Amino acid sequence: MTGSAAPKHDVFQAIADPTRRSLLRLLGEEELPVNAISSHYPMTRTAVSKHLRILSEAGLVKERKVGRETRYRLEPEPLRELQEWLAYYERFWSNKLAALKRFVEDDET
Amino acid sequence: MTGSAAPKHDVFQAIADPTRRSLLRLLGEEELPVNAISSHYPMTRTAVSKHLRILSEAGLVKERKVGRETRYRLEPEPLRELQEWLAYYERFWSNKLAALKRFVEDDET
DNA sequence: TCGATATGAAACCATTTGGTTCCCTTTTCT
DNA sequence: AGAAAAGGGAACCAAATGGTTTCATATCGA
Repeated sequence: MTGSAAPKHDVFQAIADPTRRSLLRLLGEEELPVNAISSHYPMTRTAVSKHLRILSEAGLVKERKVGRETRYRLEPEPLRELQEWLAYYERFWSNKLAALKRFVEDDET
Repeated sequence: MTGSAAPKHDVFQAIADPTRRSLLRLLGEEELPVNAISSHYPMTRTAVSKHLRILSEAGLVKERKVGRETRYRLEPEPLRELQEWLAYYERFWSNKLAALKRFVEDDET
């Protein structure tokens, strides 16, 4: 069935906000509960919580209840859509060789 | 001076709207005047024009006056910023080899 | 020159967005 | 048991967003 996702919020729209982009960075480092997250931001916990919900609806974070906390972590998969969208435009600025150069130079595994 | 860019609209925000993403696709194909562009959309010319302005402020399109027309074309350079932002997350879903495979398969030059 | 074409600018409007405060529920600690 | 901690929900608010209609301006063609 198609019932799995039906994301209410678009990934494009989700990352449009700088606070949410910052949240993704933060949650890429480690799973964190709401209070710990919101302590990084100059807004109320409620506001951060709403951003987290939007990210969650876009599938970009996953939440997990642990006792009285709700812990959030990055879920990068939906960013593939962005990558695919972007891939279309790569031909406009990069010939493949230049891109490959970047690619290899950036490899540290 | 810092006067060169100072983009009023963010590239992230600019691409958040589906109409604007569609416009970028269209203008990647060919340079077009406003009327020709707006004929593709179910909204008024003025609305399309405003989207074009937002794209322009984000540096994603360039305009050129030709007689009484204003012709727009894609300016993909600012999308690099998006690509760089996204690069950070690639490590989460792709090992470099898988990415390279995609990369090479997609190469048709 | 005069009408039609192409576009921008301004005023306006409804909805969405990003934020707040206040309150409720659940869980933990002593 | 009772207080404190953690977080969600609801009501509210100002500003931004995406659209409209109307008007003004510049250019083109006959």
